[in-house]
Amino acid sequence: MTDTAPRPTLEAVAARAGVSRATVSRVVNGGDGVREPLVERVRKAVEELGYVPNQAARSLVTRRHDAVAVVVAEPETRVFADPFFALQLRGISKELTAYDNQLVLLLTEGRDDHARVGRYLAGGHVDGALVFSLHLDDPLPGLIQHAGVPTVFGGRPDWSGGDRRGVVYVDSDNRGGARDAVRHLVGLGRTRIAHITGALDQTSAVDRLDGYRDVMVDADPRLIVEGDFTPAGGERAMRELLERCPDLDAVFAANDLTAAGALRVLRESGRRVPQDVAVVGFDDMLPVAEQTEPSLTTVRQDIEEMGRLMARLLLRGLDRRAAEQGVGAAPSSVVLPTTLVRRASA
Amino acid sequence: MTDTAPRPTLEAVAARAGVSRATVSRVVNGGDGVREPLVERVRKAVEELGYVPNQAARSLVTRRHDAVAVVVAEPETRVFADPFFALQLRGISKELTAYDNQLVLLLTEGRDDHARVGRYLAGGHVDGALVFSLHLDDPLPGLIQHAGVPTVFGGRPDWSGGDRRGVVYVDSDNRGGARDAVRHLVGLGRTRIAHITGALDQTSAVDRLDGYRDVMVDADPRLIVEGDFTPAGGERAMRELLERCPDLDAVFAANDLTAAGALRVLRESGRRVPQDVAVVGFDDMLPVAEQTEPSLTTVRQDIEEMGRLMARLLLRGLDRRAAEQGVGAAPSSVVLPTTLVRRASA
DNA sequence: AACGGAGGTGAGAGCGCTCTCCGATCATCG
DNA sequence: CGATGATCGGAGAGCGCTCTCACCTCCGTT
Repeated sequence: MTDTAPRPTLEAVAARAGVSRATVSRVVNGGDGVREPLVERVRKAVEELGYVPNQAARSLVTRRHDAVAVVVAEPETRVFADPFFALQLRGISKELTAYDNQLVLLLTEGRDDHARVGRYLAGGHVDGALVFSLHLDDPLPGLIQHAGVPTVFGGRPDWSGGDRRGVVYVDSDNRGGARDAVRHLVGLGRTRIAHITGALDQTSAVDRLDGYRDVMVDADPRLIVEGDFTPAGGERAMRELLERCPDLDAVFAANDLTAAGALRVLRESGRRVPQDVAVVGFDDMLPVAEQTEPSLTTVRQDIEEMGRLMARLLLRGLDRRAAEQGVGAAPSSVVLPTTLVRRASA
Repeated sequence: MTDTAPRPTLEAVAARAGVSRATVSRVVNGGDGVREPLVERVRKAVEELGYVPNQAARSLVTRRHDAVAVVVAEPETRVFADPFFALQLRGISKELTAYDNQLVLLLTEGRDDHARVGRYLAGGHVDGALVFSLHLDDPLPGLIQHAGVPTVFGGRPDWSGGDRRGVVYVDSDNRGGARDAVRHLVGLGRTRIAHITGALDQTSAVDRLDGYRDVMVDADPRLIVEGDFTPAGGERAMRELLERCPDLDAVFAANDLTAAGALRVLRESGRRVPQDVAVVGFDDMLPVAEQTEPSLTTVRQDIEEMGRLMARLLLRGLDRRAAEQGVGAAPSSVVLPTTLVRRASA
C-alpha cells in the first residue's frame, strides 16, 4: 500500500527546529540541559514530522538494545501447551513494556536449536535473557553462562553440572507448598498419604517430592509413584497406587493435571472423593482445578508474578551493570510463597 | 561474570584474513563472487575470532531487521491461557527460525497499549507483523494498516470498519467445519440440534454460527444460545437450552471448552451422552477433548500449521517487496481445511 | 568594568556494516 | 604475444545516531 515512507531523521528534525542534531538528541533522550523554549520547539518539530528514532543507529553507538530474549526450552509439547508458561510470559511482557524493553521470543526444540540460541545470545543482540530451562540435563544454562549474557532463570535450574555462582532464578516455593499440602491432608486425619510425582527430571517435581518427604518422614515407599505432570500419567500412577496400596486414604499429586487424571481413576474404582480418598493438586490452574469433580484443593502459585519478577530482576541487573559496576548488591534469586486453596477434594 | 568481551568486528576479521572488509562482508553474506581460497581464509578467521555480525550496524544500512513482530491483542485472560495461541506461536517460531528471523512478541492489554504497538510498528523496528486480532471492534487492524507495515492476520479480521484491500489473513475454515459437525449430527438422525455459540464479537464464532445455520436452515431460534468459549459459559448456555428445549437431542458447541461445560450440565441433568444427547465440539484441543467424559467428537484444525503459514506468507511478501515490487502475485489469504474427529460423544 | 565560571549549544568524530564504484588480475582470443 | 573482456578485490562513502569537546552566552563577583 503505502510506499516506504522516507522516515525523518534527527537531522531533519534539527533543521526544522533550527537547532543542531545534538540538541534534538538531548531532547529526545530526556531533555536535560536544554532550555525550555528550545525543548518546546524541538518537541513540536518531532511531532510535526512524526519522528521516531532509529533504534538500529542508536544501538550501534550505545551498545544497548532495550531488548530481552525469552528462551523457552520446549522438548515436549505439554510444557508449552499449558497455561503456566503463557501466564509467566504475560507477567514478563508487562514488566518489560513498562520499561520500554522489547521481548524477543526464542523457542527451542532439540539440540541444534540450542546452538542457535547460544549463538544468538552470544551475538549481543539483546541486553539480557530470561530462560525457562525445565530439564535437569539441559545444556542451555551452561551455554548461556558461557555466552556471558545477563540471565535470570524461571524455576530453579539444575546446577549439578555447573557453576552456581551468580545464577539468579525465580521460583515458587515448591517444597514448602508441598509440605503445606501434605500437612493439610495430615490435619484431615489421613495417614496413608500417597504422592504422584511430576517428571523427576524437573527441579519443580523433585522439590515437591522433597516437600512430601519432609512431612512423611518415613512414608511407605510404595506410596510414591512417578508421574509426568500429565493427566494420562496421573491415571497410570493412580492405578498403580490402588493396586499396591488399596488402603490409601489421600493423594498429593504433583500438579493439577495429574490430580485430574487421578480423580478419574478413583471415581472409576468406586472411591468417593474426598470421603474415601482426599486429593490435593498443585498449581491452581483454574481451568483445571475448578472443573474437576469434585473441584480440586490445590496449592496456588502466582505465576504471572513470577514472570514479572524475572523481568524486574533482569532489568535491575542490567541497570546496575550500566552504572559502571556500581555498588548495590547483585540481584539474587527469589522464591515466591505458595498458598493452599481449599476446595472440595480435600 | 565475564566482563563485556570486546566483540570482534569485520575489520578485525579482515585484518586476520589479510583481506579487505568488503571481502569479509561478501563471504559472510553468502560468499558470491569470492574465490574459493579467499573464502576459506575468511571463514577460518571468522571461526577463530568467533565473529558475529553486529545486527544493528547491518540494519542501519540495509534497512532490514530480519525481525517480525507478533502482536497478540489479549483483552481477556482466556485467550492467552488456552493452548490455541501457544500452538500457533510455535508454528510461527519454527518458520521464522528457518529463515533466520527473530520473533518480537507484543502483548497488548487495553487501549493505551494499542497506541504503543502502533508506534512501535510505525517506528520501523521490524520488517513485518503477524497480528492476532480477536475482537470485532478492535482498532488494531486499522492502526496497523495505517502504520504501513506488511502484515498477516491470524484469523479473519473484522473489516466492517476498514479497507479490506490488501488484507492478508490465515484462518481455519470455521464455517465449513461447523457445517461438517452439524451434518454429522444430522447423519446420526438427530433433529433437535442446538448450538452454543462462541463469543460473537469474534469472527470465528460468527463463522461457526453461520456454518450451523447453513445446515439448519430453519432451525428453531431457541436452539441457539450465545456462549463465550469458556466452560462456564458452556454450562450456563446448556442450562438455558435444557430449560427452553428439553427435547433437544444434540448440541454443537463452538469450541471444546464450551462442550466440556455443556457435558457437565448434561450429566447433571441425567442425560446420557451420546445416547440422549450427542455433542460435538470444535478445535480438538487434546488436553480437553480427550479427557471429557465421554471423549469429545470435535472438529480439528491444524493450529500449528496456521502459525507456520502466517509466517511463510509474511516472509514471502517481504521478499517480494524487497525484490523491487517484483512480479508475482501479492500473497493472498489462506483458509485451512478442518476435519471431523470422531470420538465417543457423537 | 573586567573576569571567572556555569550552563547551553553546536561541530565532528565515530559506532560496524554494506555497497558502489574502480582498479587490478587473470584467462582468452585474434 | 599483446589486446580485451570478465571477474575479483579494495577503497571509501555513508546509514542515523550519540557523545565528547570546544565554544559561547550570560550571570555573579571583586
